Amino acid sequence: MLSERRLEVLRAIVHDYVGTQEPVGSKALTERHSLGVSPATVRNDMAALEEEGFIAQPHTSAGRIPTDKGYRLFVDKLAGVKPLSAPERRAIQNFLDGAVDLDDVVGRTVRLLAQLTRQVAVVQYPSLTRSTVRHVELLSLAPARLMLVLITDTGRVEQRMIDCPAPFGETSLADLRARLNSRVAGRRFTDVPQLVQDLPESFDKEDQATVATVLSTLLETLVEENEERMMIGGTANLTRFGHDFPLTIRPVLEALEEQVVLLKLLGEATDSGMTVKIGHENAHEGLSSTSVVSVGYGSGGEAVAKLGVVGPTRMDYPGTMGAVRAVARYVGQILAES
Amino acid sequence: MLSERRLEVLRAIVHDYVGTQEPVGSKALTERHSLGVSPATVRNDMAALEEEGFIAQPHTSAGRIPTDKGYRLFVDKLAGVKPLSAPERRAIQNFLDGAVDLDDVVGRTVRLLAQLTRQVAVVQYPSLTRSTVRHVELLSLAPARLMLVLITDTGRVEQRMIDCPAPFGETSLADLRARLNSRVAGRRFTDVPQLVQDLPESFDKEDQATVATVLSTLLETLVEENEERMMIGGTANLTRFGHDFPLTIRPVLEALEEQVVLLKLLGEATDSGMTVKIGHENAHEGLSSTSVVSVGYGSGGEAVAKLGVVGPTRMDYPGTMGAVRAVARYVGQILAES
DNA sequence: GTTTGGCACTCGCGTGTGGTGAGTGCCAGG
DNA sequence: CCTGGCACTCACCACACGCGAGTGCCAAAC
Repeated sequence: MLSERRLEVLRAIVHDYVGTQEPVGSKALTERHSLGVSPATVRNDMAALEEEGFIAQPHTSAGRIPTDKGYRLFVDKLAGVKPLSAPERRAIQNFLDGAVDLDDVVGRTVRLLAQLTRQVAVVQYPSLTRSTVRHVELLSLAPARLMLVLITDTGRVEQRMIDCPAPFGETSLADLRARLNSRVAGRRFTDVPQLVQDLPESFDKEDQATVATVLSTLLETLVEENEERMMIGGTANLTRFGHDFPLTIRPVLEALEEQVVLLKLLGEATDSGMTVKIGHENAHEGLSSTSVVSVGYGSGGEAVAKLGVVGPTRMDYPGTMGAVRAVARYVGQILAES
Repeated sequence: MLSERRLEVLRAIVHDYVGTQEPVGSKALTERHSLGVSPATVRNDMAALEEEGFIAQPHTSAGRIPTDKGYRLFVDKLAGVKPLSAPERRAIQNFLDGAVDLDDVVGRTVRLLAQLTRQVAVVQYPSLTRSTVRHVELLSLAPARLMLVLITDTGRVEQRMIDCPAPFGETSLADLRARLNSRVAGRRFTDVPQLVQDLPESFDKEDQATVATVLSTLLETLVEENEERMMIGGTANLTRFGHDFPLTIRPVLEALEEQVVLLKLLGEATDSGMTVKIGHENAHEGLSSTSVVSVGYGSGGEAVAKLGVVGPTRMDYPGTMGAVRAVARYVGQILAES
């Protein structure tokens, strides 16, 4: 197995490489870190680490850089989560407190994360599937045209147009609106289908078709793909990836624009706790030289969506993880308050 | 003044440079274009064009490239707007027809523009200021907590929470809702303030404070800054800017993330007709090596928002202008239908 | 007066060459 | 098992050199 000192050497290599972006050699290591051993010893350790696949050399007779596997060991065993400083925490709170609506919360969060980590930030809108219905509103726009407005406890509002199969009176509308709300208000989305199942039966025969249409639109909205909207920011930070980045930046930008990819990326994160995907661990190959740090956040104790950052594998993991975790917590608080 | 042939030389230079991204010399010009004169003559013309500031040489003894002033002359006098091919037009229509709601329309538009022009696309959401109120809805969420929902004729929905100074009964609520709608439904936003001015007076004294609160929230919503939301896409195309782009891409990405900058950018465009801002004509200095082609679009004959693309000054102006104009038209149609 | 061919000159770019130094692997001794 | 010594390996840098596309200018031709 790997001795204590070898792990320490790996930690030092990761630390220095993240800082300088240059392969780190045995001599430089002993100078910058007080390991208490000579360069020659470190060389032996490095050879062992390389043997096991934790580090590699870009070309013969150059320093070593960590491999994906090396980073993995680093975040799993060697690195903690670096808590933010008090001023940073205060800044987060102040900045997020200024938000006026959900769009604003998400927008501010994404900018905040990007600035804090100096990487690309991704924030998923609070998902509908986990949340509850606050209110359903039905408006008559024309005799045979309705608008359905769905308001969730996370502050999100979805609207849909409905073309009725038959004209629908104001009294029927008020009736439907009232019954609908009494049944579904405060309930979870997943429960809604059973709750409204028998609703059409209690209406006049001529209205049943319309009621059914309304209900099916409502159910559609609940599972609609655009429940998975998201916002990204800080793409300018991609330019810090490295000198060779023209080659790497393009597929990354492309991947970032494909929301589907990003959703899958975040989706893979386990519901609670932080997930770190390093390099090739990401399914999408455009992101094979990036790492993704993500975590769930939510208004209650429960996670309703995810947020995270995308950066080079050569990133400051403890700092990034600290920032991501802190932001997720504060966003959760903000959502709970509103 | 510039002779006909000299303009032709400028046109040829722009054409070749846009195609090859390399400085173009006199010999190459005469070979690729049938100008009917010798390289030496072209050299004289080039000297004249350079004298007037339309072209420049990156370094002594290299070919010429157009200056911002040269591009300006090119788009003003020499270039038409290249119409799209029939298949392209069909593709646009098919793609946009699939949209289900406003977010989707804007999202599809931005992707379409980015793909068509292979540049960065920017689409402003239909602005509230020009549009009319379709419906205002008031919902009671708690005894002293209301939700205001504003629906516009462009399909946009805005919602705001309102904390009432005093409890507000259901009957008063229904009353306010009805009166509000009868006054403002179908009216332009700019007209709303006068239309509701005297509304509080007609209510019971105890409700007047609440009514006033509701109205002020409504008016706020009408002028709210987030009426200026926008969406951008195709940032991956920035990598095509050139080999030297690490230097230029960063400020561009930064500028693109600052929505304020973009809004100003598009805002400068005249309401009708297409606007082309070339290089330093753009106020923001991060965009001094880019051009912006923008045009207004709208559901009726009237423009309610703008869309456009941002690309290198060295872009295919006729083609880009054609694509931008075509997309704007089809989006207008889609909005008019819904 | 405009156009043309000729000619000397400029200078960016790609290639090649040699020196430098950080880093390595191995080995023998502590 | 750690250490110091030593020969070896390359990536990188700087410099020099030749090539060639392109220019400006001028005198002759149209």
